[in-house]
Amino acid sequence: MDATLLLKHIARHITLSPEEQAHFTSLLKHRAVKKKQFLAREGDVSRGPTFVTAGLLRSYSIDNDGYEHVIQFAPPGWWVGDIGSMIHQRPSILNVDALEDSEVLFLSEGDVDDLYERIPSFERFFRILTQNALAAHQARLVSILSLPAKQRYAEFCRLYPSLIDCLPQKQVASYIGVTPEFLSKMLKSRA
Amino acid sequence: MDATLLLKHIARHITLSPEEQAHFTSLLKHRAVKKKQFLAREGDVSRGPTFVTAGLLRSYSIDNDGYEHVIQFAPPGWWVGDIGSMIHQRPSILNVDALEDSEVLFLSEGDVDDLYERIPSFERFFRILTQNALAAHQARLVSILSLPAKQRYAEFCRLYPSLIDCLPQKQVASYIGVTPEFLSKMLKSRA
DNA sequence: GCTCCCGCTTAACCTAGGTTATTCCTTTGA
DNA sequence: TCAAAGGAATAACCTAGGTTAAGCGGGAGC
Repeated sequence: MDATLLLKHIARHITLSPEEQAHFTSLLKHRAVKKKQFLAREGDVSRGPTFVTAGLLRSYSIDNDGYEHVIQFAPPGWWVGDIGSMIHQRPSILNVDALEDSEVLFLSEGDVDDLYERIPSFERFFRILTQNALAAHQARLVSILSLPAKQRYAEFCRLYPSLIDCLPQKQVASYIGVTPEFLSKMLKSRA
Repeated sequence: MDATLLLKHIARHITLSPEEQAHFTSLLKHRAVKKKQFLAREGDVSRGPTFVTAGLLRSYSIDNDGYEHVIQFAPPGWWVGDIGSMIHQRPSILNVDALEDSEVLFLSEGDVDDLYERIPSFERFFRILTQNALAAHQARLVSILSLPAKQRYAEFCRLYPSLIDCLPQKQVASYIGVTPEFLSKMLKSRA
């Protein structure tokens, strides 16, 4: 279990003593998720915060007609999950599965509370993390409400240049909120 | 300047000593915003966190064709603003104005940093606050991507029963992502 | 009591994007 | 090595929701 990437990520915002780092690392759990396997299913109550160390995952909802809607892609260095489910301990409305063989590190919900008690600077770390995520979600809301599909696609390319060419087109379509057929048509028509 | 509502709000998550409470209160700034006046404009860099104590505000974006898209309504007890602008100190993509004569309390960005230093439990408070906001934003994303207009309207009514009958219909239409004309048609057609 | 503005409705028409279905590839895997 | 599955493209047709424009009614200012 390699926590290097996660520790580096944390060190960008807070400083931990060697003992704190050791304590934190001791709480981490590891899980490998093969391509197409689920990390979490709609209806489950989410575990604690989950950090991707390898591979590529996505979270998505399923509508009444059975269509999938990608909420988030999670390459290494990102966190995934249903935040509502995590913080309120209620059934998740999202599925999380792996688009590639992946590995994640996570904390159990109880261990997170313990962590906040013993190392209060994690309050700060998760505050900053959540604020960044909130800013991103707000920007995405603005984009979905205010921009036509073509510009949402352009924005996706601008924000996630490294994802655009390792993702199947239909996943990108789902993320920007159109059908794969329409995205195909759209890309073709663009002179 | 009455900080009672805000202090009550804070007390739900963290406990402050009388001195801490006094220090916090001393940092607060007050502002009255008359109906139709702006609290913040697209392009401004946002001040710190802003708490509504009276009235009703909204934040919204304006698209390329000049149409407004409501991102959030903010009755008393809620926070408003462009989080991206606030945390990265970059120009806001949102406008905030008052739908009714309103009053807000806010912190300057520098004072927030000072607050985190002197009263670390505010890290916890804003962490929880932001997590709740993030969960709400995530749920709204799911709803916009997965549900047709009729169900988004129903969900709005379920989540904000107290807002539904003090808001002009066109504001609700904007929030759920349809035109006022279409919402009118939709409500009429519903047997 | 009269404006004038604003929000709501209606209705005719329009279009971005969805649906269904078929074909063609590429990948995977027994 | 062949079959099966899944991604992509294309095309004909469809619909949720948008656009434009006109009329109506109520409330805030005078």
